[in-house]
Amino acid sequence: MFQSKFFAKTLRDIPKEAITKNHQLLLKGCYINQLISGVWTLNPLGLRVLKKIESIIREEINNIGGQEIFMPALQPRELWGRSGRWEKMDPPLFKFKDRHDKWLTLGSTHEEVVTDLAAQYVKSYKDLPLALYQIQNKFRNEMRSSGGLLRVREFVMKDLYSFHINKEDLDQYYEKAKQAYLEIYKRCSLKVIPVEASSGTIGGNCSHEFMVLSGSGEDKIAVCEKCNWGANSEILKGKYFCPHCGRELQAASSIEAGHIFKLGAIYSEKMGLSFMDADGKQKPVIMGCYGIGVGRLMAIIVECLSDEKGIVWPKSVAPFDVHLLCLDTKDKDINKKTTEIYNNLIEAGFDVLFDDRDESASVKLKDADLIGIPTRLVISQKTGNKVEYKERANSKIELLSADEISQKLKREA
RNA sequence: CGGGGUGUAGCGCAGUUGGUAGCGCGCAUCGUUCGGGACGAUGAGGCCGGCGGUUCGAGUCCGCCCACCCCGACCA
Repeated sequence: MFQSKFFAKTLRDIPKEAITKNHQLLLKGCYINQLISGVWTLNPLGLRVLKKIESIIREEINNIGGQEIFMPALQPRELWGRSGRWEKMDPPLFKFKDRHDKWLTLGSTHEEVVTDLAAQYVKSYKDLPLALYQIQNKFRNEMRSSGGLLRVREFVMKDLYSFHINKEDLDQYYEKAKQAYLEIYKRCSLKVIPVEASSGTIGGNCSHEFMVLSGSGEDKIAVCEKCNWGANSEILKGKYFCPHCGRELQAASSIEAGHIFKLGAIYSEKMGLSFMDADGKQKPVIMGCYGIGVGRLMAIIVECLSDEKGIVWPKSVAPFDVHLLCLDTKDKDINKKTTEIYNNLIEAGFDVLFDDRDESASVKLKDADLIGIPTRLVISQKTGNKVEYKERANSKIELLSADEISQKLKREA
């Protein structure tokens, strides 16, 4: 991608009301643009990162047998009436009428739709277990949106729903899902602490949140520094010592990066999802649900992995693999040489952002720091026949030949 | 929804006791520059968030509304 043509204009100044890092840097780097409070456009840079995160999630959920579907955001009142949540979840449900005077809602979660869907196909124990998921937009009429992309009213969420013949099978799958979640965070270079949590309006009797320690966090959790056990402060009720090793728990502010629930039979009973077991008896399907906010995950990565100059993306989610800077655009030889290297890299399958803009060297370097692409190649009159290689995460600079560069990039990838 | 704050050029901000609108950046053209957000010259760009009031006169004073941000309850 030629940066001179790329839809990304970085900002010199950002509004003083942007407090959190993700808000400041994503705005300054032109990753996102606000439409109204808590509702954002993802510009090309932002969308590229989101898609990278999505594909990591998709791989891990596919690995535990998840089958991807895509459910509607637009949903009828009748469905929510059956689960008893039409009133209970007001807010956060957005509600409105269609032209025939029928009440509709924009889905804030999909237990109702997916349970109703499963009920149409799942009839026998032979149909179970089953795991369905989607990556889709959720709408929540929050009291207040805040922290840039941390809490918004419309967002992309991966929601997985699992269906089982009994509690034991759910328990087993729940553990697998938990491990898949940990793998997702690991691949995003995030350190999370799974904590026991309250199930809130989703329901069920057991849930875990995946918390990332951060000053921008809204949640207070209590963690054991020794064995990494943690709990959300809302369920602690006076327990201040680790149940495993007895150490005193430390309070920490954190951001919720995911939440998984054992739902049991609460939805299947209300929505009529049952199956014929091997013993000839009709039984309710046992369910679990598992959610990750994809945009929030992007915001959390920025919160955790950035420095005073800008964002430092992990390679796994970066918008481009390589940022190629030509510092002497007007020098025809240099320009030609850079373009050749660009073409070779594209040929080799790398995603490259080529800064061919007619800007000063300083502007290009500052922008590169801000945007935060992991690998930077610089070519200028100063580098002569060589190419400067630098990783965003550290300050080490190497001068390499064009051949050495392509070898090195292939090794790193 | 309660409390606090902010709305003036694309972005960031000034604007005095009410007197007809400014700075920086960005944008356009030209020239000189080019390794850490270069410089000069010229130029374009405003219903001063909206409605109503006070006044000869309102960006400025008063009232109502709207939008956005921050703190609280809620959440991925």
